[in-house]
Amino acid sequence: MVSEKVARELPTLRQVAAAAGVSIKTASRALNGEAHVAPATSDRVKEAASALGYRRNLLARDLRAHAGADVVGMVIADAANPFYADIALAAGAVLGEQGLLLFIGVSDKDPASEERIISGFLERRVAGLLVVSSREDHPQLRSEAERGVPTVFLDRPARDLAVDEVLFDNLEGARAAVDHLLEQGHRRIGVIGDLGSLPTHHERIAGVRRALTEAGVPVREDLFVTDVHDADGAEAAMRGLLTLSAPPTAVFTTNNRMAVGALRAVSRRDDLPALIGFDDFELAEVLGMSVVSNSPAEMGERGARMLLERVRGGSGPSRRVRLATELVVRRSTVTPLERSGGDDRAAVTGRRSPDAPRPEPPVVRVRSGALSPPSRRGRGRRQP
Amino acid sequence: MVSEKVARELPTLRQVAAAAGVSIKTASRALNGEAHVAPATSDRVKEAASALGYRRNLLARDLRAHAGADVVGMVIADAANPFYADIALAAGAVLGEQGLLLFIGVSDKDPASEERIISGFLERRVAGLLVVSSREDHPQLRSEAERGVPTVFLDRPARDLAVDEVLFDNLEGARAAVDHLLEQGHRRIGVIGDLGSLPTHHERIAGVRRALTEAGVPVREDLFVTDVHDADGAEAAMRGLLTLSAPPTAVFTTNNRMAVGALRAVSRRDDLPALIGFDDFELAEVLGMSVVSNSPAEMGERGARMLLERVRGGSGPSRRVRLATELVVRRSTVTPLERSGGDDRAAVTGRRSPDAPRPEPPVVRVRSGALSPPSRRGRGRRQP
DNA sequence: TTGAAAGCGCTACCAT
DNA sequence: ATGGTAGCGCTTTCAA
Repeated sequence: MVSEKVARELPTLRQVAAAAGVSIKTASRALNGEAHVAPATSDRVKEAASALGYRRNLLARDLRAHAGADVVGMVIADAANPFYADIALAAGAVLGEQGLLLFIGVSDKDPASEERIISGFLERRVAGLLVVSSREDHPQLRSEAERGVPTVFLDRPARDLAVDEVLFDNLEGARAAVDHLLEQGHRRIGVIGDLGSLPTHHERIAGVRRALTEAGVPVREDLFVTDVHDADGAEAAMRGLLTLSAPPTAVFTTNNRMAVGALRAVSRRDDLPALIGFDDFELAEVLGMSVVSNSPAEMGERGARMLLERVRGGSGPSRRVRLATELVVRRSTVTPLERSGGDDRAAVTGRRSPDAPRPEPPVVRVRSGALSPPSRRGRGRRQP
Repeated sequence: MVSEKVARELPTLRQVAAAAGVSIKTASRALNGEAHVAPATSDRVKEAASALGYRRNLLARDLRAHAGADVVGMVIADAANPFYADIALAAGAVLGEQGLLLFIGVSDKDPASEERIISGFLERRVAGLLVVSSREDHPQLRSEAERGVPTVFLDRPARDLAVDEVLFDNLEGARAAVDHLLEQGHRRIGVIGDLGSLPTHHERIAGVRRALTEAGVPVREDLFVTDVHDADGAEAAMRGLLTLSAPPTAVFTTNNRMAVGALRAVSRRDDLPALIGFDDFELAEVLGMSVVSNSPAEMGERGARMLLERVRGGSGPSRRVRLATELVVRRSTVTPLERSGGDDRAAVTGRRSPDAPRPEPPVVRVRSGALSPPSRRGRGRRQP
């Protein structure tokens, strides 16, 4: 009948000290492996601690030890997108090596949620922040960032903040994709893009425009569908494009969500336009989809390293890193012109009677900004 | 030349109070929206706070307010697997509605890392724990769980802990998959499975065995490849199976990682075995892959709700929930017998000249454990 | 090698 | 409606 809450109280250092018959300070020293403690005493304290089920209270420690916090907080927009998950994984690995813990909050693209998460981190005095922002402005971060809470923005720049950033070379990447389509002879090129408010989107669209303009090909705005929110929206957008009287002969999708939607729309159809996307994804190779490949793992790693420098006290002006992208050509953008006749449909899980396998290695070219070693290509999955 | 660290100190409540010309306690009340504060006073305090860039210190608050913590910690094994990401997203949504924040730590399948993350949460006195464990035992959690830190295990049971659990009906799901293969006339059925130490794996393999045994079909252990770690391993395993003198006519992959690997191995080959996997995945429909579908979103949601009850003080014995799975039949398991001739290869991104589209709606049957409403089917993506 | 006391920033309790 | 004081669990002086 005694409240079950009682059992929920964890023992304190004081209780451990009492049980071991030493002062609280000695217990503290023993448990933290500090010097100047007799081995026998230390053992006694440790035994008492584990007997009582002691677990140090980092709230108290960090409060007292000021700053402290061996935690880095990260906000990502969409956990179900492996792209962000890979960034987080790589960042966590780097941070973990340095003894820091990475805690991730998922905003699900909701600006209000992002703000709550960041506040939660800040109010708990994390050592630093890694953010993939879904917001256009960051008023709450202004004073913090200026005050010096180390912060690194990933994938999407913070227009209103002077913080370190790691971005992809979106413009060059998109331009490379469209250049490739142009080389294949396409002139009616469509685009399926996500929220127009995203800087990444802007840059990619700018790349498309530049490629077309420089090639002297008219920019067919009527074939650009933007402000698409997710894969479902992209699927609808693609269907829409296909019903036009003069549908595009090639479509560029601005990220992996858009690509998935577009793929769904063309699944099991035969009047396919050529397809190329920004962001490599796990099954792109299986599906034979050409992409502008980038390395989320590299982004996470670089971001974490930059953050570490700041956490360690590094100062100096904010930096912006642009990571190179790479064009990976697969079957989806091989035009009839280049094909030597015959059947080169993607046969994946559809079963059929025996037939000869068909080689056709992907063509790969490196493009865009420098600053990074020639990243991995092809399969497009992290390989640590 | 003054240390830049100085600027990093945030103002305290005391400073805000001083600036507003009130006592520290009044400032506290005003900032927390408590009663008994004159509106004018309250405004003055709030102004002072924002002018100084005040941000409350939750370390201090939670330390004092005891327990407290409006944070739930979650550990997942693999962020890049959308399956876990979906669980986390759904759990975060439920928790967020209730005013709790979800912080996620990624263990990357490393037991030591999992332990560090859980310790990190516990030492910061989180309100509860959601864990997808990569460990076989959980000594560090024994005393905590018994002491009453609310904990819910997801997807994988905690053999050594009496905690709430939300699991899939793995055995029935796997059995349904193999029953389906058997109905299609297959007798040489192979399996590609992940780490044998995982309870999920055991249960799924048990389901395979039961289906075969009940059908009086010999269990071909030589066609079972297990302890595969990732998609790359699965790819190799699949290649291995295909080079056998008498390769399996059908292969069951025990999770989405294994499925991806298997798909890579059979990509662009024509001598494909039938393929069915456990876990639906985003592009399964596009690829025409049959699967035993489950709902990670439902798992996350149920888990979060169970945790909430405990956090709110709910007691009682630990509960185990089994979520139903569903068989989704697509092209990859349609045998020649059933096909009405003609070409039904999966044409996805391979381009070719016009031809008639081919319908072929997925056949769907519900199977296995109850407890959940007939979940979504087909596309297999969350739709909140 | 060990201990006593002060205090981190906040809230709870009791005054006024 | 407002303020003082004690104290959360720990670490940091400074002594012993």
